[in-house]
Amino acid sequence: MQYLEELNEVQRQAVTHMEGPALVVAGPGSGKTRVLTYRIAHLIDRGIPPHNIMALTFTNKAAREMKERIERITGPKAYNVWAGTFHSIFARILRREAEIIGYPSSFTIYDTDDSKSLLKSILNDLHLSKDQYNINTLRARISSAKTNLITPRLYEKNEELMAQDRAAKRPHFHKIYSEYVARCKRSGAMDFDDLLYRLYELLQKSPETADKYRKRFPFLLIDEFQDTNFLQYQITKKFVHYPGSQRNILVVGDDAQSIYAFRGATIQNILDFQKDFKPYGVKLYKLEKNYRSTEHIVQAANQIITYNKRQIPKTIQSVRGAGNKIKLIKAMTDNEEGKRVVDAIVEQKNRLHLRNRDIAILYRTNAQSRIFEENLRQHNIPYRVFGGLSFYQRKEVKDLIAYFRLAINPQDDEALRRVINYPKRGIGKTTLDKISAQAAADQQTLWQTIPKMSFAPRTQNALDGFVALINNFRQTALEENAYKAALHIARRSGIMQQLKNDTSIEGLSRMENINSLLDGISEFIAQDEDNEEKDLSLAAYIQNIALLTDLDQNLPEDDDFVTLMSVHAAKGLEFPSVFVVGLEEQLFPSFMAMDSPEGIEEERRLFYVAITRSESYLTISYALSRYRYGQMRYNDPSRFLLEIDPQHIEGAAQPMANLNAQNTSRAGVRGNFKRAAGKLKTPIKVPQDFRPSPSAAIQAGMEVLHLQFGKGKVLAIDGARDKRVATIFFHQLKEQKRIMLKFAKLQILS
DNA sequence: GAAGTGATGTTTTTT
DNA sequence: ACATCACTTC
Repeated sequence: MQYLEELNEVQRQAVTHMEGPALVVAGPGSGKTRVLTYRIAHLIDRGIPPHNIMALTFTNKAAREMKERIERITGPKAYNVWAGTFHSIFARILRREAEIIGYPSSFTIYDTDDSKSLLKSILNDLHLSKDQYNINTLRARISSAKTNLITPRLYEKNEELMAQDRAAKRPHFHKIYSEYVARCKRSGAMDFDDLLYRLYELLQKSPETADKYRKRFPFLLIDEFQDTNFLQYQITKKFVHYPGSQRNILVVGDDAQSIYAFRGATIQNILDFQKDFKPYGVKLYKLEKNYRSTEHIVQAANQIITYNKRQIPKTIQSVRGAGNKIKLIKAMTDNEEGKRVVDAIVEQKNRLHLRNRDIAILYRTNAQSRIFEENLRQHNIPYRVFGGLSFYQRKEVKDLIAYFRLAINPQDDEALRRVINYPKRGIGKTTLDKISAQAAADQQTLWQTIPKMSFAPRTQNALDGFVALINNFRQTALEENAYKAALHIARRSGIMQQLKNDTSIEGLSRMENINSLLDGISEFIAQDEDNEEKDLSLAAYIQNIALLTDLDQNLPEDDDFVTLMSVHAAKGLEFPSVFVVGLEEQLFPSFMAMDSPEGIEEERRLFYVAITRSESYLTISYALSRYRYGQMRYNDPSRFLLEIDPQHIEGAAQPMANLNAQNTSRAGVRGNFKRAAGKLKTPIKVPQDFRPSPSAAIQAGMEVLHLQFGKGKVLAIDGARDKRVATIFFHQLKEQKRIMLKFAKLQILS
C-alpha cells in the first residue's frame, strides 16, 4: 500500500473508497487519473478480482494510459480489468451478444463518412433533394434522436418533433431517420451512436444479459463524466442502479471542463448522479489542489471560469508557487502569428532548454495548423499534427479497409459502394443506381440484390467478377491470419497495382500508407503471437479500426517533436509550455457558438481547458486579420482575453482595454491594416449584480440588459411559449438582433 | 461509362 | 482555398 503515501488527504479518501456510489469533482491537474488508477489498483489489492472492474474513458489514449499505470502497480493482472472507451467496451459486449438484437457478431462500424454516404443514398432513393435536406443537419438530428432514446417509431409519434420538422421544411425527416436505421441494421452495421444505443437496447431487451454483465462488473468507474451524454448515463444506470445493487460506481468529472455539449454531453448528468444516488449515500470528493500549473496560470483560469453562470463551486489552488506570467502575442495577420509563435518557441528552446516535446500549440480549429507547420518546417523543428484527417480516414486506407470489411461482412453496403468500382472495373454510376433502386425496393442489401439482377454482358461480367472476388476474400479471411489475408486482398483487389502505377509524390505517399497499414497488421499478429487465446483473424483486427483516431498511434517514446492539436484533442494532456493561438472573436469563441449564451460558456470552458494544459509557460496569441474561406477577415481580439486579470499577464499593468491598438506590432507586418486599427471596441460592461429575468416576463417596449450585447430595447416579440423570439435593438452595437427568449439571459431594466 | 468542367458550399470541436 | 458535385462531352 505504499502508493497511498503518494496521495493527499482527499485523493486518499477517494482511492480507498470501497463500496457505494461516489462522485469525484476533479479540477485540472488535480491528480484525477492518479485517483482512478490507484483506486483500481487498491480494489485489486483488497481482493476484488480484476475482471470484476470496468473503467470507461472517452479516448483510447486515456484508456491505454490508465491500463499502463494500473499495470505498473499491480503487474499483469491489470490486463483483466476491462478498461477502454465507452465505444470500444460497448462494442466488445455487443459483439458477444449481437444475436439477441438481431445483429451478426461480425457487424461493421460506420464512421462519419459512411453515415454521410448512407444518408446521401437514402435521399437519392427517396427522391429528396440535398438542398432541402442538409446531410450534416440530418446526421446531427439522427444522432440526437438516438442519444435521447427516441426510436424512429417514437419520433413519428412525437408531435413536437414532427412539427419542428415541418416548420424547418424537412417534413420527411422521420422517413429518412427510419430508413437510415433500417439500412444500418440490414447491412449489419452500427454507427458511433448505435454502439451506445444498441447496447441500451440489448440490456433493455434481455434482462438475463443485463444481469450477466451486472454480476460480471460489480465495480464501475467512469472518467470525464462531464462529457457523457444522456444515453451514456442511462446505460451506466442500467449497469449499477437496480434493486439489490451495491452501486459501486465512482465517476470523475469537472463541470468546468465540459466541452462536448455540442454533441449532446450534459453536465446535467453530474447533477442527476448526485440526485439519483443520494438515497444510497453518494460520497462527494473534491480535488482542488492543482499540481500541474503555477499560480498565475491557475488563477487566470479560475478567474475566467467565473464568467460562466452555472458551476459546481470550488476553489482550485496551485501548489507550485507563482511561476511565470502569461505571455501575450499580438499579430497583425495569421501569417505573422505563425512566425512570432515559432520565434517564441525557438527562443524558449534556447533560453529555457526546453525540448520539442515539452511544447504544444493548441488551436480551436484544425485548419489553423498549416501556418504553424510551415514556420516550424522553416526552423527545422520536428512537429506532429494530431487530429484532422486520421490515418484511418485517408482515402487509400479506407479503400483497402472497405475490402476487409466486405470480406468479413459482405452486407456492408457502404463498404461495397466504396470499392465496387475501385479500382475501375466497369461498374459505373448507372449500374450502381439500378442495383440501389432494386435493393431499396426489396429492402435488401446491395450484396443480396446483385445476384438477382441481370445486365448487359459486359456489365454482367464485371459484376460476376466482383462477386467472385469478394467471395474469394471471404474465404481467405476465414482461413488465413489477418496479415496474410490483408496482403492477399491488397494484391488481388488491384489496389496495390493501381497505386504502383501512380508515380506522383501523392501516389508514393499513398503507397506508403498502404504499406504502413499492412505493417500495422503484421504487428498486430506478432504482438500476441505467444498468446494462444488471441484471435488473430482479419475480423478481429478490423473490429475497432473505426474507433481509432490519430492520437492512438503508438509513437516511439524517444521521439522529440512539438505537438500541434486542437484544444479538444488536448483534453487530459499537459505540457511544460503551451501556446494557445487564434484568440479572436469568431474563431475562439467560434462563430458557430456565438449566438447563444450556452455556446459562449462552452467556448469559455474550452479556453479554460486550453490554458490549464500548461505547466509552467503559457503564451496566448491572436491575429487581427486572417484568411477564411479564401478571404481576408478582420476580427477583434477574443473577449476571453479581457477576462484575464492583467496582473497575470506579462507587461500588462493596466486593464487590457486596447488589445487592438496598433502600437506593439513589429516583425513580419505586410499589407495595409488601416481597417484593423480603426476597429477598436470597448468591452461592454456587465454589472456584477446581473440577474436575468424570467423569459416569460419580457415584453415589447422594455429596456433590457444582455450579458454580451449590453443594453437594448425590445422592439417586438413573435412566436409563442418556448419559441418566443424577441427583436432587440442593442444601443452599443447599434444593431438589432433576434434572440430566442428560451435561451437568452435578459434582465429587465424598465 | 469515364473524364473533364464549372458551380457550390464549407469548417467547431470527436467517438 | 478547397473539396465535392452536378453536368457536359467523348
